[in-house]
Amino acid sequence: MSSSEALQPTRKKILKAALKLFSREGYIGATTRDIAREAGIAEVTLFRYFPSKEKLFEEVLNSYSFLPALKGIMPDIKRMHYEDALTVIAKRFLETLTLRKDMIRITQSEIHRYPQKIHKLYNSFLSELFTTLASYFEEMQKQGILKKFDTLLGGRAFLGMFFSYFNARELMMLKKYRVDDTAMVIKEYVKIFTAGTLKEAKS
Amino acid sequence: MSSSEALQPTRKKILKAALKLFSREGYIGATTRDIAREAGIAEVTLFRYFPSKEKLFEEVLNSYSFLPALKGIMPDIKRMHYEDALTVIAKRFLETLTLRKDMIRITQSEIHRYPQKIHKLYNSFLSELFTTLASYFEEMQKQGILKKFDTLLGGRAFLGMFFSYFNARELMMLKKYRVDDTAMVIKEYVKIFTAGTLKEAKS
DNA sequence: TATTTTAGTAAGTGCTTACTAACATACAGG
DNA sequence: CCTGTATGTTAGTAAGCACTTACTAAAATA
Repeated sequence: MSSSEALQPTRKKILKAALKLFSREGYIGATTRDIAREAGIAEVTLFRYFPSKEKLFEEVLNSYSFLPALKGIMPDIKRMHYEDALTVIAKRFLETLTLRKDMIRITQSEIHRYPQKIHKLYNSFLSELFTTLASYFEEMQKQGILKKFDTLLGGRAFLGMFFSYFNARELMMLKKYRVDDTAMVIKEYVKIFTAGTLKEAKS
Repeated sequence: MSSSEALQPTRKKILKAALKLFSREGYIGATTRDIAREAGIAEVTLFRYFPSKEKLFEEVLNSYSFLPALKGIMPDIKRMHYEDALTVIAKRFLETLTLRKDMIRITQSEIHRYPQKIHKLYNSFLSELFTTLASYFEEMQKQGILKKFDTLLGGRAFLGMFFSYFNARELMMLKKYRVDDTAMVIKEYVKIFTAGTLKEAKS
């Protein structure tokens, strides 16, 4: 168990509640009273831990930034077949997005409030993804498995398809998308992208 | 010139200013004072036209719903080569998104305020796109030009790539994306998708 | 046992907000 | 010149907001 959780349970509770309410109501819409109630503490206690609502918001951004999403699984992936590798990457990508759903909602709706800070978070998350994926594509190109294409844009196209799906499913809450659909979407999207980038046509 | 603009210039001014500020500041963040100032009228005049801020917001949603995006150009497209057709579709799609940028921002950040209303807007826009595109794919499949794939998911994958690009460029305001990049992104994405769905491999 | 830490309760401050009321002005048509 | 209509100006109200102060209770710690 992490030290911060063990040593500062109240602080953790406040941050968690703040993340939830900021993502649902926006910065202005989430009141300190509501955050305190959600955290199960008194409002004044919130101000003992965070000098202002503004600072609390900043700390939420800092505490819940993104995890490294793909780097960990890249070694395994290089030994897999291309289509399987893409499937694993897509799955992992969607899992990460779902985990950080609240955080992503904040970056989308509060972008005007803290542009620099949010850009930093967003960029550090995305650029790691894109470059990791691009270098994988490059290696596959060198091995003659993939055709020539702009690997960075290829990565963006691939992840973009899935981000839009995630956006529709989780952020816009379109109920059309059921849990079971995800597997089919991944399969279909990966199939198209595989055929679009593999050197030898599959069918 | 439309009758509503000629007959009710003040009302129009208020709606336009409200759209701008709601999209930039969110529903709570946009104050009636600011909206009035942006419209160049007195705050009290706003309440003469709209009984409450809530009603004004509803009318903004109703007034600025989406345009038909693709249907008009489908006849022309059917006579074009596949890759060129996709290019035109992508361009038109991005143009429409850009035109309705403010409205899309509202649907993304205020979705929890009017879930049903916003879903309706979103769905009426997207479902027309998806079905139109899917029926185009189906016809191309019947002609033996495209390979077999789920045409609805194919359309979602295709437009999803470009929505994510739009999202990064316009909504997240990533400055990396310059105006000139758009043409290249379209070209590269279309190339991948074309190769992924055409029956005969291109390279 | 004495002290410190961590939390709560209650009350209130000063500011901003959506919204209203009363009156003034400008202007068009008869 | 009179009158109706659309707007502006000014001054408000009631509520909600972030945040503070003062005091208390209990538990941990020394």
